[in-house]
Amino acid sequence: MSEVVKTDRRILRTKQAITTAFLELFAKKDFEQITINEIADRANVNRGTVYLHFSDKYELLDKCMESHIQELISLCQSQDTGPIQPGVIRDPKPFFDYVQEHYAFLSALFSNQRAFVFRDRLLHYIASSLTAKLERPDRAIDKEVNAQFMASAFIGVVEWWIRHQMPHSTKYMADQVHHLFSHSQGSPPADTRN
Amino acid sequence: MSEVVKTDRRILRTKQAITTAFLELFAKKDFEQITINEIADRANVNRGTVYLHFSDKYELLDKCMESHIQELISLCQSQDTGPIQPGVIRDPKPFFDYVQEHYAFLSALFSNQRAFVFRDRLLHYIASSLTAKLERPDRAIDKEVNAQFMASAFIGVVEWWIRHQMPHSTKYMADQVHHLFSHSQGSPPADTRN
DNA sequence: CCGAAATCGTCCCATAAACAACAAAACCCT
DNA sequence: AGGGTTTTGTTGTTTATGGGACGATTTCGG
Repeated sequence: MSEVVKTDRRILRTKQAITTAFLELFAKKDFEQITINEIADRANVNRGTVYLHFSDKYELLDKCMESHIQELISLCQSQDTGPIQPGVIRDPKPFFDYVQEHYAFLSALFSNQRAFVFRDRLLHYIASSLTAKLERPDRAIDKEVNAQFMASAFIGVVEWWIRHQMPHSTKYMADQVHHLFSHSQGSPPADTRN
Repeated sequence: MSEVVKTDRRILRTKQAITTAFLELFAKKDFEQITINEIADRANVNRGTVYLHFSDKYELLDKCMESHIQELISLCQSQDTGPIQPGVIRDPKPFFDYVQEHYAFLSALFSNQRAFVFRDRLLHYIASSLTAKLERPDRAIDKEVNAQFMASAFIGVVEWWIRHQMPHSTKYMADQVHHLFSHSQGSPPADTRN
């Protein structure tokens, strides 16, 4: 049916080179200080070529965030089989592992104004995914509110972990999240209804 | 004077991609099993493009060895200042560090027939460099033989270290070499003259 | 041993990217 | 402020590479 036109390999390589170069720079210096010249130079790419794929460095950053978000989302989805246990994310360890692996970029991201985009997009996905899956026998508690509550909690923990330079192992964090989730699952904060 | 025509960036990137892809494959599977298809695929490069730069995988391997040899040689030369102490290589640690850094390739190389080229080229450089520098008050001992002796010893130790999966730290190895050299410096094997 | 599949080496043509030059902004430094 | 430098977008031309196809080996399974 829909013809899958596979993109030119040069495009893939070039995009990859530019992205990698940008990520390396982003991890080490302030975003605003980064110039297109620098990126092109490091990527071994002509400056014009950068403009061929990205309108400016802001879009470049957006694309990077987007790809990380997609990666994290598919990481969550890969576990979406069988009955849900203590949240959408049955085992949060792969999630933490991924964050740890891309720590350089993510920590830099969270010291940037634009991090909120990243945070919000991820939060939104997890929340809506939770809303669909959650089963609330308790009629007094709004399903969506609960989802938002849990999603925010999870993202909050991840963000804290990043901002504090990963003070614990991914295993430890995963266990913590697991415990926290299974405890709060049936008992959200008492005063939520006010 | 001589115009330095800097090569097209695409060439640099492509060569780099091909080389890296090859190195990764070489580190993980038998050289003879590696196909041009595989290399091109992994490098995200058209198969024809590989032939544009390398006549075959043998030349590709040669070029890789060559670059490592050049790197190691320049590593030695960077220390070539002042009077020689216990050999050409005053501090062998950088040498071991480099080997450790490229262990994946080098260990694969030494389980390959073609490793002898690498070994010989490096040995030859060190030996001839030693010959030029060595000062032998003892007329009974041939300068060149001595150089060969020391160079072989050094390369032999390095090779052993690689083949035994780097059982000691680079620091430890460097110290060992240092001690061995300063001891053997004036006293080569007793029966060399026969 | 044979036939299918994979790899090889080489070609042509289309095109992504390099290069160079440009004016306009943005950034400095004093 | 203001002159010199760097960065920015954008443009034309040239070139290296991609895609695809070719017959000739080579590899491999039955």
